[in-house]
Amino acid sequence: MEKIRTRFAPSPTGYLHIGGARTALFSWLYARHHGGTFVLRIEDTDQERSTDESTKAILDAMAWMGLNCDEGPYFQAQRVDLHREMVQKLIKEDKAYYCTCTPEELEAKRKQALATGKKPKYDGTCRDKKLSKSDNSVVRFRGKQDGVTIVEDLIKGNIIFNNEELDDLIIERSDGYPTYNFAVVIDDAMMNITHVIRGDDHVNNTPRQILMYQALGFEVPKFAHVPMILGSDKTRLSKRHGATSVMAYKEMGYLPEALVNYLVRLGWSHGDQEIFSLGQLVELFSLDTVGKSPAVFNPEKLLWLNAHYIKEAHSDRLLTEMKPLWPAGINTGDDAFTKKVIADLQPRVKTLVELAATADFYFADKVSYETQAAQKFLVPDVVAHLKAIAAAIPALQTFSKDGVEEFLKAFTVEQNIKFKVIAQPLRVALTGKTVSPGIDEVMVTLGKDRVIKRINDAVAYIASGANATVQQ
RNA sequence: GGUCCCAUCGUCUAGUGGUUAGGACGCUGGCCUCUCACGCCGGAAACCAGGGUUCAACUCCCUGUGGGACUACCA
Repeated sequence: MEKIRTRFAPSPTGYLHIGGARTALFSWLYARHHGGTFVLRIEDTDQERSTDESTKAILDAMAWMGLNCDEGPYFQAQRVDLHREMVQKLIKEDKAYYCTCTPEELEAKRKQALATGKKPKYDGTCRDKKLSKSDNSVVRFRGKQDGVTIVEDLIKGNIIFNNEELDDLIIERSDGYPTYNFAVVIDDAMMNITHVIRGDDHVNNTPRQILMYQALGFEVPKFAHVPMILGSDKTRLSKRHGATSVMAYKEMGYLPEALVNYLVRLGWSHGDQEIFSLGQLVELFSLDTVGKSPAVFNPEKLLWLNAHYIKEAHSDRLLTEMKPLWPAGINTGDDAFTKKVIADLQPRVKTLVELAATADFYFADKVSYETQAAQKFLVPDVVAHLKAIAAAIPALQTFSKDGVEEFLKAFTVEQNIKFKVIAQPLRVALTGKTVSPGIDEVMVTLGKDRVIKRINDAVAYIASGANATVQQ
């Protein structure tokens, strides 16, 4: 069997979006699964809209997701000589012709046709004029007008098109650049792409492309059109539905494996399994199990997967991931301490950004109390307990989770109180909040010195009568 | 308008003629518990409609309906 070659061919007119990312992922997985080659080609023949920043953004996003390519990136605009050569070949063989219809004329005809209920396709005005190249001329492909073209799609099955529905599309613009539908055929053919995996917004282009493969004498590749990703209102996913940029998810504190796992399950499945590592995907992925229907993007499920992968992640890894996310002004320089903070928080956050936002109290020199929390729990009744705890801590042998738990338990027994009595006051003293990781965890992470200081601060705060002032 | 695609819980999906239609997210009741999460146990929630084919249709066929894509000198 010939070696499989797939490609991802984005146009650099913006960031890599969710839909493109999934297409890239499928294409990458297919190549990897079959031990084939994954090619990246930047389709930048639109001189107006293509930018280097976009190219970079796409490359960055693919790298972040772990979708490395074996060849490329190739740049389509650097291949125009080849495209023009092929255009000339077609002209020589009378399979393409020059056309001098102006965009205005065409637009008028289109409107006219639509208004009278006719097909808005090119009417073939210049088809047999045997024109030669002139200033604003374009080149059109001479399509077959009879018979049918069958797209054998690996996902959708056979799709049959009547050739009469297809019009003579422009393959070379007046600026001398090839159009997408032509360049994509030339490049896929010359790069020996065996499987064209792309969004199903391209199905209607496919029969014309097949005609061009045939006109050029190229072998037609296999096609696999993956269904679109829709927004919650079932229209094409766009910014209106929320973030659509892959890198925006990175910035919002998502792990790439969460995005990858989420994206692959949009359209593809493997029985009831939900969690897949990239390695597993490479092993299991198949086009046979890709569904035909479009999928609605569901941010909640992505969030759940992200929480799952954050829980699973090693704290060393998260330490690195968190580096750019900490808010300014807090000192996270002590890696050992920061890692403990991360470990406390990672089972209870859904994004890395949330982790950064909830970690503030660990790093604060002085805890700032939430008003309600302080009013309710930092009250005179608990002063004696807090003092006693602070006083006992220096003598503790094992300041571990178990050790602290044991100590607190013994303390409550000794004082003949329920743990509840001191739990929330202690939590507020230590964190300023009523919600936090377990008290034992917080104490261990903070370490004896910080714990003692914070308890003493709380005692002082209560003594100052600050709460009474607030209440008035 | 034309062409093409699609149709199982709100969402992602399993299902390939005979199932109490399964799982996951979300929602929800409970357990666990120092708070919050996590985790565990339970619940509500779906085969678009109508015709066929068949002993038997979610599953096959047709029509309708609904949704989507394309219809550029964009990709």
